[in-house]
Amino acid sequence: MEKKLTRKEREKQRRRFDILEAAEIIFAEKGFDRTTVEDIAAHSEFAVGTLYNLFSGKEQLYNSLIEIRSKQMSAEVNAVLDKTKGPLEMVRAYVNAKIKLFTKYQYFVCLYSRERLGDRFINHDLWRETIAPLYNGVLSRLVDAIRAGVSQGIFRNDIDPEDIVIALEGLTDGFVYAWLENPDTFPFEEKEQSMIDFFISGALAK
Amino acid sequence: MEKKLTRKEREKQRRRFDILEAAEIIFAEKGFDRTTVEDIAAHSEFAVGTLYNLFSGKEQLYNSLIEIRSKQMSAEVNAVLDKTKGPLEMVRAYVNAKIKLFTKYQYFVCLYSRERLGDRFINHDLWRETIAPLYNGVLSRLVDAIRAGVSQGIFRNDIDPEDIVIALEGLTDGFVYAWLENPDTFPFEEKEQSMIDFFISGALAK
DNA sequence: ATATATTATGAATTATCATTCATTATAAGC
DNA sequence: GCTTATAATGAATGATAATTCATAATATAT
Repeated sequence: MEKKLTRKEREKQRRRFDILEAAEIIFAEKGFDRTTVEDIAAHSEFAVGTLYNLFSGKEQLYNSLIEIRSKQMSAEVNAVLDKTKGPLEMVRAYVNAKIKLFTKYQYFVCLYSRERLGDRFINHDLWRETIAPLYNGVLSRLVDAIRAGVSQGIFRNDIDPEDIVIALEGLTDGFVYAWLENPDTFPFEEKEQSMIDFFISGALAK
Repeated sequence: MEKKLTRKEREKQRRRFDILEAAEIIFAEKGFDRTTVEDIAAHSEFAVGTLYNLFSGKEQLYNSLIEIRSKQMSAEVNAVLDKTKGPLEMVRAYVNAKIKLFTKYQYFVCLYSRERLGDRFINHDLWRETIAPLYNGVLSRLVDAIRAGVSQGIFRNDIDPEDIVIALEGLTDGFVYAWLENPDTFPFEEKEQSMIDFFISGALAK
């Protein structure tokens, strides 16, 4: 029950989408507050007024973007996780997918990382009701996997599985930040092995 | 050659400092752009005009704050690292100090984390010339320690020491983020052991 | 081809703030 | 206490940027 759109409607969606893509790049570069609607208009090659025909305002435009991308990314991660069999394999697949998806959605990752602590995220309905559940959904699959791995004797049992996931997420984000601060020179894609090795057995020599 | 200030000068410094402390809380809460000068004035119990007698503008006020706090924090971390003897001890001390200092300077940590990817940081002289060197100074002490540890056979030699430091920094920041997103309920101070255990030997069971 | 409906446009309007500065209050010197 | 210097004040100014809307352009229907 999706395809019930007229051609007009589809064209409208396409225009919307084009604007969101242009906006994404500017938001990633300058953040929400320093991005002007005129900026977005110029880059999407529409007039300001046209943006207001297609979105009810700057904030709503931004929210649409966040919502679409969050859904895309979480769907793609979940699809990857679905295919894994054991806990350790899931972690490996997660790290691999994170690198691939973050590279694919670089602009969104950048704007998200920039604003995740801001009140546009933390205090917003969209965040609480839509984005956070998606994100937590992924995280709790990881927690479950770690927990299962603990039962099976794969993962250590002296650290809370939730903490292990925080560590995994933080550790990988460390590389993400290093990359975002230096997108052109930091070889993010090559760090998969370092991340997994470190996750598996830490820093100490054997 | 410091104490050459008249009482007037000292009082001026004190007023400046009080304003910076009020500003810090608001900047941490709302970020630079959504913080108004009137906000800062109201919270510091001065009039707007008075802020402009003491600082040349909003940006300069913000920069003073960043500079002061960065110097304080890096001085305190360095003092801790100075006292350590072996590489592993340095890592332990670093994690411990990070928890203590981040708790002590919570507001600053919050505003810094919020804006570290913004262009106010990345493209600014203050950042490039003052803050980044301080931060990199600490990080390179850690890299040196890891490198020494590798020679001594303490740390593994199959991950680049720089990557190990990125992992350490990311891993600990993971807990910082979890805490900043939920300052009242996440028991950040209790996570020292998890962080260190994970750093030392990763997630796998022995 | 003409009339009608839909969509795009950007100049004008409005709102929000940073900054200034003429005025008032406070402190210092005599 | 009176005069002068120093500091504080907040209403007025100016700049920037979100939003609106009357008009122009384009598409659709007849």
